[in-house]
Amino acid sequence: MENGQWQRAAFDRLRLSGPFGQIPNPAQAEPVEARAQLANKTMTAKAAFTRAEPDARRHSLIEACARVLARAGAAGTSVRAIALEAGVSPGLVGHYFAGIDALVAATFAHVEAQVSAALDDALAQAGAEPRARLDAYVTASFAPPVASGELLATWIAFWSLVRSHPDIARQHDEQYAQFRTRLEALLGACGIALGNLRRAAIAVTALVDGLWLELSLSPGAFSAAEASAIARAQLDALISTSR
Amino acid sequence: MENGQWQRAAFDRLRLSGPFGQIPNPAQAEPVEARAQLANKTMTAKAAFTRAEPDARRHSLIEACARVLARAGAAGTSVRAIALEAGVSPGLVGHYFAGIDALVAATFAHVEAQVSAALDDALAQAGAEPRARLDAYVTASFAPPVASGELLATWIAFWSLVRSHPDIARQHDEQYAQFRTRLEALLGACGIALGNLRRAAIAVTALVDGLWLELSLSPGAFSAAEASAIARAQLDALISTSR
DNA sequence: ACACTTGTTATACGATCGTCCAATAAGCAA
DNA sequence: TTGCTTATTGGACGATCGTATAACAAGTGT
Repeated sequence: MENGQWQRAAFDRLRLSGPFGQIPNPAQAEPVEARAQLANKTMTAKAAFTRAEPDARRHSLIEACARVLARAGAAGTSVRAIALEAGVSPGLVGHYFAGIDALVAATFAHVEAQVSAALDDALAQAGAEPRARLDAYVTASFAPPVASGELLATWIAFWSLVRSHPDIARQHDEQYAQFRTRLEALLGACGIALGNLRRAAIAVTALVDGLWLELSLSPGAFSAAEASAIARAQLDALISTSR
Repeated sequence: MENGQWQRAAFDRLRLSGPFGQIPNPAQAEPVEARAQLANKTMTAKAAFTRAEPDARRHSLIEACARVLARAGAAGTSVRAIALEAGVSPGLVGHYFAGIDALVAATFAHVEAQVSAALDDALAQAGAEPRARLDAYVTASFAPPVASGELLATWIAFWSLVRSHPDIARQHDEQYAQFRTRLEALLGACGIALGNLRRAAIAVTALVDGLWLELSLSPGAFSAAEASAIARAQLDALISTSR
């Protein structure tokens, strides 16, 4: 879908935290070269043959995939674009991943882990009071780097694979369940009865997802502050009702 | 993305209501021929030259696009696949739409209108009591034909275009605003104060969207009945709180 | 019967797609 | 050093992509 024009948007990057020991990433070290190579081959730049720790290389491919998804969307994310972004030969992608779908799935897992970590960070800064922790957790979902149009592209690309790939569907179910379980713990600490925990967690997850989705999709509809106010109001109602 | 294997899934169809005066649709009249042509050209079937009312043809292309999206997902939705589904030559798509993105946008508008109609139907059957109408409206979002994995593909394909196409972003904003406005009317009838109307509508929309999304994405996580129970509980809280 | 408009077909075109594979370079063991 | 393993390159391959366009068929008005 959408061939040729590319449209290239802004050259913004999805720059979350950087775990793993930064291996030399040509696309970062010499972005000009990479861009010139993409625009047109006036400058024939050869990718340097640099051997990397398999884990690190794998990781750098995943990060490159995330950046391409953020910049060009699912339609513009190809093996070649990812390899170029990683400063690596196209063939290498096939060496580390069974196919591009597998790479997208791994990228989703990675981005999801980073989001998870961001939420945990917010939790750690929230202190010990249960309700404050709950608020911090949901509020963090509406602020960068969690809520952003760039991240949305990764989610959409992943969602589009769920229906046709049973193993990816399983991965989605697991990560959804994990998020909900964490939320159940936070809700339980706020005094919600065990019998109501499941429903409450589903409700909060759905509300947060819905707000996050709309916030990422059209940032003008309402603000992040409004979103977290709405979420807090729902939490108030939930806690006072299903205690 | 995902070339070659096709994976073809089940040959299920997204069959909502059928407005417009059903024009002869070869893909429906002779699905065998269409399928044989797709699988392999052992049977060289020529598309019949049948002139159609422009509006009807346009509409049949939109419906074909919706079916392909539902069956093959965004990745498998191409000009050729749509034309084959509509029983029409590939070139005809370009004659009615500026490009495939425009066709997807039109398809989304059409599907969204059908969903809207389904919700209005539920509203009409709900009688006059404001709260019953509100319940009917949100509950209908969790039952077929609104909540289904097939419809989800159309949404995902549309969402993936929002970021890069400003006019499509505008279309999304308009349809979101329209949904929210309708919800505000229903909420207002239930006695929610004018000052709280906006936030309440955003909250309900987000909750419904989140539940709908998860329900379509992994039907095993919770049931439609559970979803509407959750939504009703939130409505209870909302009405008693922000009256 | 004729010209004219226009919906429709069929194909060509260049680009890009994902995957595969032989050749090459780097590191490591001996 | 020599040999072996393996990460990496770069291009080939066939398929499919979206779009453009010339030829054709069906109406329509005259």
